[in-house]
Amino acid sequence: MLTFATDLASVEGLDGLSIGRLADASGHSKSSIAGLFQNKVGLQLATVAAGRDVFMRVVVERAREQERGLDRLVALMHHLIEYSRTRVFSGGCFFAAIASDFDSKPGPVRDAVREAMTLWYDYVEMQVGYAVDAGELDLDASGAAQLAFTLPALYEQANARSLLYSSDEPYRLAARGMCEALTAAGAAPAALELLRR
Amino acid sequence: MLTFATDLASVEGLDGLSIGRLADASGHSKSSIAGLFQNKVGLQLATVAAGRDVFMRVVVERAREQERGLDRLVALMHHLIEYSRTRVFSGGCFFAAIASDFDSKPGPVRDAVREAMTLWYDYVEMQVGYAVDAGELDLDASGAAQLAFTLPALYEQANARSLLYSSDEPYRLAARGMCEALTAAGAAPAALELLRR
DNA sequence: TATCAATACGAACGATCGTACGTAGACTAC
DNA sequence: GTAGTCTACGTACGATCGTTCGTATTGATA
Repeated sequence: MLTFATDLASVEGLDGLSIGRLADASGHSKSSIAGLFQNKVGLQLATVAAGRDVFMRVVVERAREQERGLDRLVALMHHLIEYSRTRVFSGGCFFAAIASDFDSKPGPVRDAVREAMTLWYDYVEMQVGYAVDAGELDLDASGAAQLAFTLPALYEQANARSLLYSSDEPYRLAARGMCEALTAAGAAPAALELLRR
Repeated sequence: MLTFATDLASVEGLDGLSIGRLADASGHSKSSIAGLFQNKVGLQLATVAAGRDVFMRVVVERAREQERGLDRLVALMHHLIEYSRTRVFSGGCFFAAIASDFDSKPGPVRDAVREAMTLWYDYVEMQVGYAVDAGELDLDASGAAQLAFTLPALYEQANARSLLYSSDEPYRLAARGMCEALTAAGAAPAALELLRR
């Protein structure tokens, strides 16, 4: 059920996700869905949580198979790109689709989106920090924050351009940009193998 | 009239922009607006064109006051950031708001959005090329394309995070990231003054 | 077995959506 | 002066929106 919701939301946005359309897509009745989630906001919140779970499973947990530090950071970026490129959600990156939808509209849904994004951004920053602590990246605190800003920026740009142009090329540009940023931060070239193609 | 439309679209998205709401916001009647633009698609197309005009005036034309080359490229990025930071549209960057709205929905509106985005991305790439031709950046063709990908990536990430967190900090991160990318491409530090703060 | 909570359903509500019509006024062209 | 074009308006239509009822079915608990 929530699988349909997250997939629909990735295309239509979080408030383009209507109960009626979700009913048609999932084969259930409208009132059934409305009752299950209480109201539309409830559905939106559940959808955000479900999307976050998928993201965690497909991106974060897979990266955790690598050791903390540069290896995990690189794996994280690799799985991140693959998650968008393979269209785990048919509208591309789930969070890119819903963040731009609610970033200007205060309320509980925006709060949930913000919380999920914060969790993700903080996680990236933490992984950068681990790589710095392990001596695999040569950055001060400010430089680490900068890298933790740049990497998702490259990814989200790739996601956006790929959707707009139905092309894989942006992902290659993002991966190469990530390699450059990591190399500039002192990463060993051998550690970046997953991002080369 | 179209001022209301672009501003509304920057917040609600391009299909969250309803004729009824636009009627209320602009003080005109619903049927008046529907007649003027023929139908909703016409309104959306006109809104895209109007948003593009504002963007051209506020960002591109101001950067054209600088000489072709690195100076203009830096000015372009500076005015780009200022355009988002000062909320020329109350929903932040107009194109960021509408691109994520239609990137998965084929049709004339998507085509118009894509055309506008292509125009913009090509323009950035051209300015990078001018700076390379002038010997102010040391890049091959592939490196130039890479830089033309990275600069808007940093900008759009700043726009998104600023909207989500109501903070100016992301713009500083983007500006610094731009400086680093330009410096890595061989830009003279003195030319980046506009991007330092 | 009887009870209770949860789930799914059809039906209907007020509101808003996009659209289509007819009309009234303003302006230009002849 | 008259005809024609354009803009703005009110009204109404069918469709869809989110939401709320009452009800039937299910499954676990007492």
